[in-house]
Parts: sequence; C-alpha cells; structure tokens
Amino acid sequence: MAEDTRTRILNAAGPVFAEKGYQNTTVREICRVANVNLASMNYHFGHKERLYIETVKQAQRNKIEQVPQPQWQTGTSPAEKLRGFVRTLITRMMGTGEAPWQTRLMMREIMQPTQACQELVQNYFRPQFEILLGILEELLPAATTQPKRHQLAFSVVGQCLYYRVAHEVVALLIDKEEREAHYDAQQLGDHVTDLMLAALSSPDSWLTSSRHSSSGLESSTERRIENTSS
Amino acid sequence: MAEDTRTRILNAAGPVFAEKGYQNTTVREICRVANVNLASMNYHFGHKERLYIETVKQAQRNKIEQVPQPQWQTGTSPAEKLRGFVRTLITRMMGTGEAPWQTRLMMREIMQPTQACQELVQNYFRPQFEILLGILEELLPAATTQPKRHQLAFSVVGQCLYYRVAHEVVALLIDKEEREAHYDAQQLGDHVTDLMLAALSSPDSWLTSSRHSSSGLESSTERRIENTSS
DNA sequence: AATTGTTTAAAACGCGCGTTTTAATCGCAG
DNA sequence: CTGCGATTAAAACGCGCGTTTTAAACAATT
Repeated sequence: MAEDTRTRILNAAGPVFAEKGYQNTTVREICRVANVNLASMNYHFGHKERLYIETVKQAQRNKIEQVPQPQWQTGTSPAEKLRGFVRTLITRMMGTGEAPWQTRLMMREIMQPTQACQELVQNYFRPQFEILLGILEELLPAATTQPKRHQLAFSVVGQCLYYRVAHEVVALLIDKEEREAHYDAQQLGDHVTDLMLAALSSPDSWLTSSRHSSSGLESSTERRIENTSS
Repeated sequence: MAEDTRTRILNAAGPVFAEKGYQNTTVREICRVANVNLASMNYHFGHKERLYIETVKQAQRNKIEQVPQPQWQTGTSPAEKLRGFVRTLITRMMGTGEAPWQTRLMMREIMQPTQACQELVQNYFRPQFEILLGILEELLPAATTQPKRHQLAFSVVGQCLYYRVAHEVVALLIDKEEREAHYDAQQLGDHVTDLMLAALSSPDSWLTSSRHSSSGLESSTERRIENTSS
C-alpha cells in the first residue's frame, strides 16, 4: 500500500535528521535505514527538502497527539502545576541520544529555523507557551505586566532548554560523580521550580515595580568595562 | 609577509563559519571573502578541518584578551557584581547577525561540540563559570551545597543563553512592539538579575533543605501523564 | 645571483550527493 | 486481460566540493 512505505520513510528520516541535521543527512542513508529504494523516496516526496518538511510536520503531529492539553484535577495548586510542567519539559530535554527524535528535531528548528519553523511555533510552541502563562498567572500578582509575564515564562523555558543545548558542556564542567547524583530530570526540574517559586513569592515588589528592587542598593546604569568585542 | 594572509584567512573564516556552520561553509567561499587563493589556504592550513580548529582557537584568544578578569572595586556589592556579569553575558547573546562572530561560533561549539570544544571549555567557559560561582558564593548561605551552587549558576547562564538559542522563536512569539520596548540587553539582564536576587533572598530554606520547599504544599512524586514519546 | 619561502592563477582529480532515468516486477481495479 | 499505480534494482547525470597539482611570479635572505 502507498502509506506503508511513505510512513516508513518518514519514520526513518526523523531520527536521522534529528541527529545529524539537514545538511549532514544524505537521502541515501535514510533510504538505507528505511529499507526503501532511492527512487521510491523520490516518488513520494520529490525533493529532499519536502521530505524534511514533512518529517518536521510528522514530529509535531506526534507530539501534539501525545501531549493533550494537561488537565489537572480541579484544586491542583498552581505551584504543583508549575512543577509538573517543568518536569515534563525538562524530561524531554534530558538524555543525549536517547531523547525522542521529535524533541531533538524541534531543537534544531529553534536554533536555526527553516521553512518548517513557523508552523511549529503556531501548532506547538505557542500552545505550550500559553499553558505556562496560564500557570504563572495564578502565581502572579494581578498587577504584573504582560512583558514581565512573558519574560518569566522565558526564564522557566530557558533554564530547561539549557540542559539540552549545553548538555555536552555541562558534562565537561561537572564531574561524573556529581552529575550522576544530581542531574536527573527530577532534581533539575525541582530546582527550577523551587527557584521560580521562591522568586515569585519574594516579599519584594520586583515584579511590579518598574525598575530597581530588593535590598535597596543597586546602581543599574553605571558604565563598566563594556567589552562589545572587536 | 607570512602572517598577513594567514590571519586574513582566519578573519574571513570566522564570520562565515559562525554563520553557516562547518558543513555549510565552503573553503572556496572563505578564500573568496579573504581575497586569497585556494592553494594559499591549503599552503597554510592543509585541511578545512585544521582551518576550522584554528579559527575557534582564534575566537577564544580574541575573547580572552578582550575580556580580562573583571576586577570590581572593593566594596562592590555581590548583587551589583551579579548584575554586571549577567548584563555582559546577555549583551553577548543578543542581536541576530550583528552579534560578534566569536560568540556565535562558540554557541555552535556548545550545541554540537567538535574537537575544538574541550579547549574552549578549559580556557573560556570554565573561568567564566568560576567567576559566576564566586559571585554566587557571596550571595549564598554558607551551608549551600556545591551541586546547588552549580545548578544556580546554570540557571543564570541558561536564562541568558536562551535569548540567543531561541532568538527567532521569541520573535515569532512576541510581537514586534513588545520586543522593541522590552527586549534589549539592559532590561533582560535586569530581569534575570532581579529574579535571581529575589530567589536567593527568599526567606524560605529551599536552598539548603534537601527537598520540598515554600508554602508547605507540593507533592513532588505523583505520577502524571508522562509522555515519554513513542 | 641564487635560494628559499610565499602567493597567485588556473585547471584538474576524485568523490559524494541530489536527482533522474530506465526497465522490470507486483498487485489490484476495471 | 489490460491498464495503472506502487515499488524495486541499477545505473547514470550533473554538479559542487575538498583537495591536489602545475607553472609561474614575487619577496626577502644569503
């Protein structure tokens, strides 16, 4: 049947594209992995580029059906929701090669977007972003401005993405013993959650005041070395 | 003179490698940009790979001499030091194509390290990491464990790196008006700093207690949807 | 002047890749 | 049976790239 080999190609292409990127991936390798003839791939997709785009779409479809809007039981505290959100996100990020290829493929699109990225944002990133904003809304003073909410959401996401982006560098900075003891998704997720909750529940008015904060020192506009490179 | 064309090649190679990555860069293009003959590049570097490695080393040397260990005046508050550190870091990250090629090249090495990465960590990332840890040490209770200190440092760095890694996605999520009003290095740096300071000065014992925190709710071990992908 | 290291111009080699083609087979609907 | 879409095998085209080569100039040193 038609769909059979088509999806076989797509499922083979996913992990390969995810691991090696678009340029470093050869159509021949995908066909070899898929046990499919070279001409057959051309029959279904024509270009390598179309195959790639379809692969990204497939990844996004996979993830969306795997991740229904999380429906917490009524009464779940926002802090608990945040913990769940962060843990899920960081779980997806962790793991070197074992991470699901969909996530790795999406990370590539984040870092250097192609044609496929806009759709990815619309169908996947933005909904996730909105969920996070919804959780934060419950935790934040009503007076919190929208830009501040957005930046806080990015603070959450940024901390989580870091453990994928800089996974190899972390492995070079932190010795194996400490990594194995403290760098699983659970502990890292709890760390990010605790940090955010501590910051949000701070007695200071740093969230709503337009500038300046905390213990009453800080001079924010002094010039310093300013190395804007050569 | 010998050095002249050699450095001309290196200076031409830097931006090109930074923008397009190793594979997508052609030796011919570098030579064209450098106004240098193809054979001349072979004369000095032999392989494309050696040229790349030398380029990364050059970037690292540039950055190191541009960024002397920041010596704050005695009496500078740790909060102020943190603000300066974060602002410098985030300034390097911001900007799409205008960012210095050294930073962009290093980001590529972070995301998918090559041979050149280990040296980069030793000579550049680790020193920076140590500086940040030194600043945090002044802000943290003495009882804070080392793993916690490390994770806090990564929380700082992660939030900053995000604005480079996900720059394009942020541009798709946040409309132009808000971006232009709130997404400069200064404001984002202050946000990250304020968030960290608020979290660190939280009255809760989340930093030192082994698990659980804040307002006395949280159940951290419940199972949820758990989508570990297909 | 002769030597040696540097640079250029131009061409070619060799290979791998994306893409196309051809010819042949299989299954199935009309 | 006939045709048609799907699939395969194998080969080839065409191109771009990394690399090498050749031959000739140029510069500085000896």
